Amino acid sequence: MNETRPQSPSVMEEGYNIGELAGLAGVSAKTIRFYEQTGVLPAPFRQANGYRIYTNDTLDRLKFIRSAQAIGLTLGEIREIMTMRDHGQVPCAYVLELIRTHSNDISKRIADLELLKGELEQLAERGAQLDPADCPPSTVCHVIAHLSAGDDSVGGSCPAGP
Amino acid sequence: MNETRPQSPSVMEEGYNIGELAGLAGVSAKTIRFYEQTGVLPAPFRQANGYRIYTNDTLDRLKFIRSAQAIGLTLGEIREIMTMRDHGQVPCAYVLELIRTHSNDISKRIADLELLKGELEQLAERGAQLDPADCPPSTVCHVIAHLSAGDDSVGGSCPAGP
DNA sequence: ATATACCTTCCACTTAGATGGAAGGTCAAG
DNA sequence: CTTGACCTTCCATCTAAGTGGAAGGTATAT
Repeated sequence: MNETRPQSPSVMEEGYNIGELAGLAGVSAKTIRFYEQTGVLPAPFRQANGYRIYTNDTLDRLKFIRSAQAIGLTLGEIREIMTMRDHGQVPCAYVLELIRTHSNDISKRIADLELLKGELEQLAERGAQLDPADCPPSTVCHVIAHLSAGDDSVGGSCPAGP
Repeated sequence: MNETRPQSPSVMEEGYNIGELAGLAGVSAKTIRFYEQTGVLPAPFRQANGYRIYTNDTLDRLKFIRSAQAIGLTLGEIREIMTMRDHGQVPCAYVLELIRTHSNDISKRIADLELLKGELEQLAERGAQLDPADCPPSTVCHVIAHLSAGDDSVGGSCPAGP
C-alpha cells in the first residue's frame, strides 16, 4: 500500500511525487508546497500532468530544514542558507554565525525566564499566605502586586510549547 | 498643555477620556479600545458626544493588566480574572493556580532552552573545526548535522524578545 | 463505470497582542 | 472661521509557520 510507485517501475528514475516525498520527509504535502511558495524550496520540475516531481536532492533539503528548525533557525534564515547554496557559495560561515547568535539569544531568554520564574515563585509563596477575604476590588487581586516598577523587559509572550 | 481637563473644572468628577487614561496608564488609546473590544475591559459609559468616559477603576484595572502581563499572564487569563471580579468572586485562588501553572511551564521551557543551548554550543564548537571546503552540497551545510533523531520537542519558535 | 486516492490552485484562517490608517465628528483657541 | 488636537468606527496589517477547505483534474483498482 505504500510502495506503489506510479512511475517507471523498472528504470528507477528516483522521482517522488509530493505525497511520497512528504511521507519520506515526515512533513505534510501542504508544508512542502508552502516551502516552495515562500522560497525555502525551489520550484520542482513538473510531470506532463502538472504534478510536481522531486528527487533525492529535495529530500536532503527537507531533512536539513528539519534539523535546522530543531536547533531554532527560522525559515527565513534557512531560506538564506539555501539561497547561498544555490548560488554556489558554502554557507558554513553564515550558519556558524547564526548558531552563535541564536545561542546568545537563548542565553538571554533563559536569564529572563529565570528572573520571571523567581518572581512567580515569590508571588506564589506570598500569595499562599494571603487571605482571599482581604483582597480589595481596587487591585483586582492582591496576589499580583505592583512589583518591580516599569519592568516590562521580561518576555511574557510565548507561554507554552507547541 | 497636559493638565487640560475639559470637563467640570471644580467639581472633580474624576472622569478621564481615553487619551488621558492612556497617558496615565502608560498604554495607547488604541490598546484601551482593543482591550474593550476583546472583553478585557468593560465598555465604559459614554459622554453625550459619544466619547468614552473612564474612572479611576479602569485605571486600576489597566495597572493590574500591566502587572499581570509582566508576569506572563495572557490577556485571555486576565479577562477571566476580570470576569470573576465582575461576578463578585475573589479571583485569588485562580490567580494563584495560574501563577503555579505558568511557573511550571517556565521551568520546562528553561529546561528545553538549556538543552537547546547545549546543542548549539556543541555545534558551534564542532563547526568551528570543520573546513568549509569539505561541505558537501547534499547536506546543504555540514555544520548542521542530523543530530538527535526525531527531536522536535525543543521549542524553536519565539527566537528573540522585543 | 465508478469509487477512491491522489494531485492542482487559490483563498481564508489560526495564535496573541496589538498597530496603522481612513473617513468623519467634536471641541477649544486664535 | 479655521486650525489642530482630540474623539469615533471600521478595516487591514504585522509575525511565523503553517493548516483547512473548496473546486476541479488525474490515475488506479474494482
